[in-house]
Amino acid sequence: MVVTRFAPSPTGFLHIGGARTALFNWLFARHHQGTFLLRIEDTDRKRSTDEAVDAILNGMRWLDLTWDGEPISQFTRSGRHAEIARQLLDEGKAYRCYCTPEELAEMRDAARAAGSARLYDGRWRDRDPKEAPDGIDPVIRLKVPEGGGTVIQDIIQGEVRVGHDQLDDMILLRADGTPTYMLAVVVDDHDMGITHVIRGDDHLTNAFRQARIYAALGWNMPVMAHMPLLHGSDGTKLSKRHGALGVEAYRDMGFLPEAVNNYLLRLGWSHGDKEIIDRGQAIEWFDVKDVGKAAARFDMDKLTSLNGHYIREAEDDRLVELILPGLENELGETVGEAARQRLLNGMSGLKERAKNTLELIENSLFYVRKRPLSLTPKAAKILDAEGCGMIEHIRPNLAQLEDWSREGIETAAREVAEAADAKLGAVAQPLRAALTGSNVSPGIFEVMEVLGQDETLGRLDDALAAPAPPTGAAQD
RNA sequence: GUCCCCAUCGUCUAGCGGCCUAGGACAUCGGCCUCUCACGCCGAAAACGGGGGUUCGAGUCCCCCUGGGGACGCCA
Repeated sequence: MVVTRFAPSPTGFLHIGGARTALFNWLFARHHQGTFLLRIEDTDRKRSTDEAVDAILNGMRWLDLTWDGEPISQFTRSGRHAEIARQLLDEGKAYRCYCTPEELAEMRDAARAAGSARLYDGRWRDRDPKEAPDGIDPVIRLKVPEGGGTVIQDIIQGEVRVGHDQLDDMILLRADGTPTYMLAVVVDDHDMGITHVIRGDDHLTNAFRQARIYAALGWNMPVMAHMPLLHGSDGTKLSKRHGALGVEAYRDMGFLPEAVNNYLLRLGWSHGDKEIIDRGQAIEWFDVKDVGKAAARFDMDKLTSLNGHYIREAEDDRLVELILPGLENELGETVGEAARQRLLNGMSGLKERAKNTLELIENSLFYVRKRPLSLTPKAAKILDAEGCGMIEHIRPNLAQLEDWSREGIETAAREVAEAADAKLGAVAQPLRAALTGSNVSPGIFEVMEVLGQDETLGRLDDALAAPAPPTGAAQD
């Protein structure tokens, strides 16, 4: 039985790196038909907020990373943590330390100057508690063995070892009686039955410290898997500048959750030459041991490309629902039933041209805008005397057209072009300008089919009624 | 500073001693398709950081250097 967990601290949104950690834990659990738990590491009361908890939960819901059971608040378990600390104290595996913050700072400076990794010198380790000064609340520290070292068998990092001279007697329980992260993680992972800890490799050195706590408690340590961190496009630590945004920011930028998941999965993990990997395949193929050891850089272009793919694959009605709020916001009014139907009918041509839903909204607007349309400068230029002449030419044919299908319309357009000894584009572009207000759109005969005969003729009349600029006059 | 980790095209990666004249994807640049823009298709350019070993043979194993990254809190 596999039990994994994602354990974010609620001090902000679910950033993209955290999302990847969550995804890997989720995939690993699902692959093994195991359990994926969520634990909120909210022991730092000063920095934890309910808003952050909501943001993280919503981010995971958006990515469809469903957790099993209720999220566990670490803070609510502090009694249990303290109990374990006292147990260690009673067993002589931990001790009280009465150092003041100032003393600690001095020690730290001295250790740094001496090039030592051991920041605390263990001065209260074997000191008689009777010497305890008055008025100072002690912390509880773990006794880390003097000699030897600790070895971690990490399924990603391999065998990693560190000497005990690198570890100092870490604090388990703070002076105010609250547990430190180091203690809380170990106790919670144990109590929750976590079998595999999959997290960022910024925790690798913590694993050694935690190993000492497991050893002192006589507990089995879960299997460790420390995955490389995500880097920014410039190779430095991921910052807001290059993508360390909350996942909701990606949603707002028009990304689809399946694209984000697919992209995140391929960062540091691969399955041969596969690039497009759906949920089912991901679950089937994923294994933490295949995660690479090198840090990966975040690349917005590749995410965008993947997003374009998933938009093209998405169901039309889903996309309509997705962009409706944005469209109405842009329009300043609700989209009526007829317009909505137009969107649905035009979606297949629309979605092929968008790499995010923001673009999709932008490109869909002409379908739902009310007459008369305003023209972009380029569209206005196309509708010069010559362009309008072409529209005047074709309008009667369209008005009489009985087969109002894209094929029927195209045939009519070709006939007009041929009669005028012009290329099809000479007809199509003015139509496009008049019907969409732009020089770029889906295939214009498809657009006309979707718009319907009445709307099409109406929009053409609007264009003819507007004062046409002299040929070649308008600039873009 | 100390400890740990990493190192293939610009980026994500395949490669697990001979299948590598190093493959795929994104981005870039050509071309085709074409009513515009996309999509799609075809093609080009583009990498094993350096130096030593081991071996008949090294991108693949070992060492050193260099270059990145991470950790060193009564934060998590």
